[in-house]
Amino acid sequence: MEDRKLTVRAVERALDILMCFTKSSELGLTEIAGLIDLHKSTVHRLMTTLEEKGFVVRDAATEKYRLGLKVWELSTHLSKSDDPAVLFLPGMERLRDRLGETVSLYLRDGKDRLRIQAVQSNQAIRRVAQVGARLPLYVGASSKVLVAFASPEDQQELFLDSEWPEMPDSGAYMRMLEEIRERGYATSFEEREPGAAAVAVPIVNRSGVVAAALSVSGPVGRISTDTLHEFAPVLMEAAHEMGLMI
Amino acid sequence: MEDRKLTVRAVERALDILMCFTKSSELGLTEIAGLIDLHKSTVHRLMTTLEEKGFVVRDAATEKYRLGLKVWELSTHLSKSDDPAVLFLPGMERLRDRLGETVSLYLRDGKDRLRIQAVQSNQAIRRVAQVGARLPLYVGASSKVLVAFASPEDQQELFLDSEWPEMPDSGAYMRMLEEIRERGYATSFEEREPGAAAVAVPIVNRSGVVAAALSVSGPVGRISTDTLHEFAPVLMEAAHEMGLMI
DNA sequence: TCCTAATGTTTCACCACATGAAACATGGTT
DNA sequence: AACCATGTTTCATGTGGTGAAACATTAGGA
Repeated sequence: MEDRKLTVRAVERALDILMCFTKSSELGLTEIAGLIDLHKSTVHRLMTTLEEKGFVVRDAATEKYRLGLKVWELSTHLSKSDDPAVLFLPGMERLRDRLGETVSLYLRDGKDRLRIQAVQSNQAIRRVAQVGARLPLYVGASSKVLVAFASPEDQQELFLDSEWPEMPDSGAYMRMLEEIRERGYATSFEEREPGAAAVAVPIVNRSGVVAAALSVSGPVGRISTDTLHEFAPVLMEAAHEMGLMI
Repeated sequence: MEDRKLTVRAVERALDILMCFTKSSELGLTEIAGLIDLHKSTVHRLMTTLEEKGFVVRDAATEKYRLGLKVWELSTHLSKSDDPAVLFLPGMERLRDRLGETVSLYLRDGKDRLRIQAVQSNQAIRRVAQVGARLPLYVGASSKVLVAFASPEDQQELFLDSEWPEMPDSGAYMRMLEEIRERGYATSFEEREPGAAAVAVPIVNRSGVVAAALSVSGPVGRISTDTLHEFAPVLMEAAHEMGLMI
């Protein structure tokens, strides 16, 4: 490797360990060692450190590790002022009340997207969206929006080292992205999740940068492709208003 | 030092850096270096690592660091099932409605206490309690409860390396703790915060361990010492119910 | 305008310290 | 008991983290 390392390996590993707890909330030592491919004893030392600092705790019963109080404490000190998750919540609730379906808000984070906020439909049969979920960028309406409106450099990087299902430079995919940019929204029909359909639009801030993707989704029994296209203008109007806030 | 170190220094430092963001939400490099007493370049390498992993981000405008998305993502994966902060919330709201004052929930964490939940009084003049705040263990009604019901070993450790304001083994303090254990609640009158008064009781789980402290607090204009003692039985009943849940 | 100070960044030689193999301990299962 | 799967500790090795110092960049002050 040519570029000199200006990061600290031990810290990288410790942070990787922490992120393992997004996969499972309770992990054993060897389990972690397997996940990040390190020797038991190395993981053990790192875990002792994390435990001593309160970032993980050992469950009294199972002897396994789980995330600790310090993680929670840190999260309370995240700057809330410009946080889209709280800023857009009222608008998302209005949208839910108007369309009657689950509304989600996504951020692009590296090669994934992150559901940072969701308000659930209150109909009996509904799509339940989990806040904090990390999802792939290659399927789903919101993914297509986030990719379509990403900068060309970001797109290149995404296509490069991501295990994209089909060749993105196959022309057809690029044409689809172009179409999304033109009409301003993307749809998906049983694309990531069987039985679910969605429309998504970008939220553009005043600098013209796409800050997030807003989507409405529900069960295919209630939502046809026609419905998706009917929802689109309503979503775009809401997204426009939200974009003015940041 | 006799006991061999079985922790990783670099990771300890990185975690210390993260915890600095509970003091201020925006920090510069030299600022951090000053806080944890390390060389600039060392902090710089650690920050690069934290940034690359998404645990901190640089504010585009100020060039300073703030907590990143990964912290938030982690926090959404904290196991909510047995979390007192969500478990006790309904009970705390009922208590607030009944007494009309701000209700807080505290956990002991090391040599401090942590406000992990709060429901605000809806009166015009009220005490506003910030969730996530780290407070000292040597003043306030909740502190006295947490100390009084701590195990003797924990108490020893607390008195030892904590900068306690007055000698705790001075007899008077110990007698006060004994009294709190006897009657089951503690009060404070403009003790930590001028103009504020509070009552606190322990929440005891079915194993007989004190899991948390529950307090009701408000402005001295509305709350006399008599009021505190009137509140106490109501609080104790609520705390008893909560204790049965865990 | 130049000078100074303060901040962030990179380089580098040293040797502390993180590392992983292996031995050890523990508890559960057959 | 013998086994296996966990977690824990020890220890020699040399990698990789460290901090001093040099460098870069910007802001302000005279």
